Amino acid sequence: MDETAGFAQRDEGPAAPSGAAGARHPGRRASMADVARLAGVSSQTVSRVSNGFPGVTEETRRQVLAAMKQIGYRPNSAARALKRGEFRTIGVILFSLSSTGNVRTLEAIAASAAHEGYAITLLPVAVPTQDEVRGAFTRLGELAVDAVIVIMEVHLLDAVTVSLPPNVQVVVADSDAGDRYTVVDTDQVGGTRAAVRHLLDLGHRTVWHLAGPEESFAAQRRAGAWRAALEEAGREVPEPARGDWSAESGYRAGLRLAGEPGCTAVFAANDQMALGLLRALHERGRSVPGDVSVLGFDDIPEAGSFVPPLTTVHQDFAEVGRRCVQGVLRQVRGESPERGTTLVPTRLVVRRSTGAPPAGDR
Amino acid sequence: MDETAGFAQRDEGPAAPSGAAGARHPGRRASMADVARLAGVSSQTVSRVSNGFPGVTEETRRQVLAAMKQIGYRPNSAARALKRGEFRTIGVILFSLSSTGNVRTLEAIAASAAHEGYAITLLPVAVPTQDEVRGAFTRLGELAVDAVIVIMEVHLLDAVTVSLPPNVQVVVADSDAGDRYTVVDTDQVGGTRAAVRHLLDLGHRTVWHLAGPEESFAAQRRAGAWRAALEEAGREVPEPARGDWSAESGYRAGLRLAGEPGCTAVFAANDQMALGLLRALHERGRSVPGDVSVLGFDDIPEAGSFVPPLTTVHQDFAEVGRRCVQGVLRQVRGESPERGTTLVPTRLVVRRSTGAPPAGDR
DNA sequence: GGGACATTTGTTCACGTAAACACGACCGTC
DNA sequence: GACGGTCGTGTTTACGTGAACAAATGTCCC
Repeated sequence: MDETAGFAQRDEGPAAPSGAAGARHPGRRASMADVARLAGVSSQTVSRVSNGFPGVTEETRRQVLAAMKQIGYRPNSAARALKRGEFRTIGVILFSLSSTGNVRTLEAIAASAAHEGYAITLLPVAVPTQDEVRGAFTRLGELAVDAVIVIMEVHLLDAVTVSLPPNVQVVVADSDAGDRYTVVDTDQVGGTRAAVRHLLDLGHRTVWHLAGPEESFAAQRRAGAWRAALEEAGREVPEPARGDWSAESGYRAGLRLAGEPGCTAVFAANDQMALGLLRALHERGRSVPGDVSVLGFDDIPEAGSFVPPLTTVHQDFAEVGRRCVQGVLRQVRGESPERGTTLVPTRLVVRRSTGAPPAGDR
Repeated sequence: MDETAGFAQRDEGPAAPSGAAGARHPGRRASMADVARLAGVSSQTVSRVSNGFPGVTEETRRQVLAAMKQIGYRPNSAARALKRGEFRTIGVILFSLSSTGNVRTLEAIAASAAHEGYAITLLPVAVPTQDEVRGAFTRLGELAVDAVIVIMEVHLLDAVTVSLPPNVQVVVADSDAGDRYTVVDTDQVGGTRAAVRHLLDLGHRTVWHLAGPEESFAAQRRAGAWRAALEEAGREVPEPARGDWSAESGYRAGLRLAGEPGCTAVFAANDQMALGLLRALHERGRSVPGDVSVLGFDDIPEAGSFVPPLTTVHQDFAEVGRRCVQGVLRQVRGESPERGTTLVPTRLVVRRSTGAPPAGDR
């Protein structure tokens, strides 16, 4: 608490970079040379102190540190990056931040990266068109990053014929293509399987599915796993309904499903659609879970506050983010060029939207 | 479409940086000098082409471009930043990405920044303690950014006595303190006023309030405006309930409010809490809007799919983000050191959770 | 006391880019 | 045909840092 206002925004530090001498840019940041001059040492010594290198007397170190503090020295990261050939920055390229999963993953990535001393540069792609993606990668090419984490469906990525600069590593979250990149993903198949089994165990004859958009790989995998789980159990596989991940689309699909006779359990591909589904069922006078059981995917924070609280498959996005950073940094450090998919386990969270089917349908 | 695989990840471009000569780092990226050598010109000419400067023959330009393409040249942003003294990067410092508002704002910031040719560096602060914030600002100090956008309650910021490097501009979103920083915020007072008036116009005697956490400035302002609007209309001001923005806290508060006699209209400080409130009312057998009207704040995408669809105050986070970038870039360009608060208007979205009070309470 | 060696500090230079300046070729004008 | 002015291009240099090397100062042992 030795400085006054929050952001000092000082026009010129207490001791400005040595008068008019080197002050070309008026508000120029202090450089190592300035510190060196003030402390009466060479700039190399300042560098050593700045990097915590040995071979500096305690006495000298103290003087240098004092000088640094006095003129408010901060290492120039551009010069540092230029010299070292690394930026200590990871680029994250993703589609709009509207999906909870992406955001949570990003959050974890940022936290992990910060912990490792890396910064995050964000590259959102507004519209998932090839042109947009291509543009983002082009920008990325000249961006100051050592590595890239892509949170995206790979099929879009494949369409993009962009070459990254050599030595820029890539990890892809939430996708297939583990054979070509290092991929981190949640165990969607396992989660789906647990979801379906939970409903069948409750006594439902079969489980309907409210799928995500066709072009989404995650949606495909959930739908595929749902089908497989039903077939494995020897149950009938109803025609899946389809939404676009939004609650609104879940509502529309729900209005249809509400009219389906024999539909006593629905597995929605995400929680938002499950929310819309709940609303549709409510409006159609079908009680949940009395008449119909509803099960979601994601476990968004609000899921426990739906009416009724939603049983859903919890995804550990934080862990995905952490592993992405680990993977990409391992590559940066040249430790292992491992490709392949890492699966983060999911967990079924049972709340109150699922129960036994109505007596007649048992 | 002239390149092969998605990420070429070429170990060494088609024409590596001129043999073993300058190849200290094996996978070194091609530099201007390499391009110059290949094209048979000086590196300065390459620079001119690279920056689209005039004074280069069409003929020469073509040759240089061809050479660039051949060896896969990308400008080195570190060197560029060092030379130019600017990074073309904006740092965004915010608390956890769990609030919809923050995320939407961030999204818009990223989009606007990209549009202006700026990159975004993300600095999430996990826990809103002073130490954490201080740490983030320290990191920020040596980060490669020209400007900073802070999405945070200023009171936390004030506690932090960190000085940013000179010339680093600051814009604060969602806060007060317009006298010290450039602040962009949504018109929370106007939105609240519209919300309260809407409920009073429907015939409610008064409006209860489910407030956000005490330490939140946004919560304070909404609560204050709610109180003012009621007093202005000469209505009784009930004791506000308090949550922590989460749906769960809204549920707990809702259980209490459901028992309050005379509580026919509740204005929740955000949509998540409104969601929990809806659930509590539903569980207590109070119909919405038949017995109680509920009104939220934010207009999150799911709000229209609540049961019933939520009437709420829409915040234009995208506009907030855009103005943040505008403001900060204006400062960077030295156009105006304007302080003061910019207000982005809100809009009342009437759905089905509000209606006239029950006959007895009219 | 002299030589081998460790410890601390200083000097030089290169990283890749781009501003400033220098140079030569070509143009039209008188 | 000599002169000033463009125009296109090359040369030099600086940005701030840190590796490599050099130098200065001890320190110890024989």
